[in-house]
Amino acid sequence: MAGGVIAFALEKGMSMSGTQAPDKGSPRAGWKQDPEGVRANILAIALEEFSTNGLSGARMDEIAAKTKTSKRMIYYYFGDKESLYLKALEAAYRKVRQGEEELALDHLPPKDALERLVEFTFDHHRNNPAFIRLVMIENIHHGRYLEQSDEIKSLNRAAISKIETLYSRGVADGVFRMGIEPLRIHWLISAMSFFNVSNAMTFSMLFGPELQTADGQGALRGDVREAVLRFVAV
Amino acid sequence: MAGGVIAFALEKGMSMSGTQAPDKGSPRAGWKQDPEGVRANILAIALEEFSTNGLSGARMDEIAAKTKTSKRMIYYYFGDKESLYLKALEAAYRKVRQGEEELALDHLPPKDALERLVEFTFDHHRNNPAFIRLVMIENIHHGRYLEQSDEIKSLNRAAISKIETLYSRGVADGVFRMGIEPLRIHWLISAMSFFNVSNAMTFSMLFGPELQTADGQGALRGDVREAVLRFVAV
DNA sequence: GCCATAATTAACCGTCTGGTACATTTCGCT
DNA sequence: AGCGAAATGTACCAGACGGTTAATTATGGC
Repeated sequence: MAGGVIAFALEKGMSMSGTQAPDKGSPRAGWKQDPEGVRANILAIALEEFSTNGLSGARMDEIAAKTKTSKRMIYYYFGDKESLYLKALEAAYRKVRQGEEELALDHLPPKDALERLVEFTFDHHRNNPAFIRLVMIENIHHGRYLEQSDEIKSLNRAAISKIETLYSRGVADGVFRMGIEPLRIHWLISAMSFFNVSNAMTFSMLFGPELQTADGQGALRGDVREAVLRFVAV
Repeated sequence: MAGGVIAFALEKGMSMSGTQAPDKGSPRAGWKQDPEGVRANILAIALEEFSTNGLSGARMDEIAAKTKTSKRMIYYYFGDKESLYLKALEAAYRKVRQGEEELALDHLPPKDALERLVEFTFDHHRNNPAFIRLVMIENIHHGRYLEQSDEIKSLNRAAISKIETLYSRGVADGVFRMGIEPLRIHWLISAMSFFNVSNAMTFSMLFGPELQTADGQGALRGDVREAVLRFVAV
């Protein structure tokens, strides 16, 4: 990628290719052509399509149709379908991890911090179903594409070290029991938060939709917090 | 999930279509033609292929090639691709749920029973990755096919009632706290056991393979048991 | 032995789909 | 203005893929 200062507007709002645009944030403002905007637009649509239909299920023609540009441009910028998928996956990870960085835990007491981390993660996953689905898809492909992205791997170690400091503080304070690897705490939080979104459809299909209601989600959110806090308690 | 010589026995007893087979369980033993065997063979291969490649990723020609029979036969018995997928999904569920019924919990004290249920579920999921993958795929398709199967839905309510009696006993004995819906306990156990298999690839890709080693899995198994027991403890 | 039906074979087909060839326009620069 | 490079539009293609046509063989009951 190495695109430099690209404003990565994955969402709808992005630089327009109108006659002129006096905005400052957009690079090359005023241009009739807007390559970076086109790239971003393609990525956003691709993310949506791959997330909905899977890698082999997504159709390049369909992606192209939903884009502001043409199929030709997709190949021009991304080469082929798999590369596009990989770029979309990377973009999704970047966007999500970026959201996670806003979370400040160091000023809170360990238990409160952990509580907040759990609830944040739960909500965060819930609010990013497209990302969750992409990860599911990636798992079905045995992580073959994630493997190719050096960029993504580095992003994730940070999440662990965040827990590491938090947990150490808790142990020092005597409120957390010793001997748990931070990675396993992360695993625990992830497992429940992820499953809640990833398996929502089959679960509610098999056992009824009650856990997907506002009340149900509230209860699960509380359960996850409770389970994690009790897990680390002395 | 050894992919070698197929002995899957998905349906009623199947038999080889060799020159002759003097087995007793097999219907129409000694026949040159063996329709049920062919059906079962197709289903077994289809399950494997769909589980590996997804619904749109799986190729009918590939399935046919791996079968003892021809593509024509697949359409003869199953109609089209989606129907075959549905039947494979049903067969997978049937096989898995069947294994679950062997678990006897009523004679154990509540805590031991729950412990055993958790460990059983954890192991069971771990030992049925193809099934897990099919469920993932089904979730990506929004449960569209699971929805069509009345058969599967009925199978699953049993799992809940098993927990229900177990939990009630625990509450009566004063070892479990009150006010938890059995469904949420099932959710908790499922979430962790499922995630452990479903997200194994991406997780170990991002955070290292240590949780997938024998030791790592042992630790996680203990964690899940611990988390559930602590969750329901008074 | 004969027949209706189930099971099976092999070649074939129309369309969908990822990917391209080639001509054309737009842009930054001088 | 004019030039080389980047960006784009149009039309197209070769192969893959789900599904089928039509003819053939096996099977069990009578």
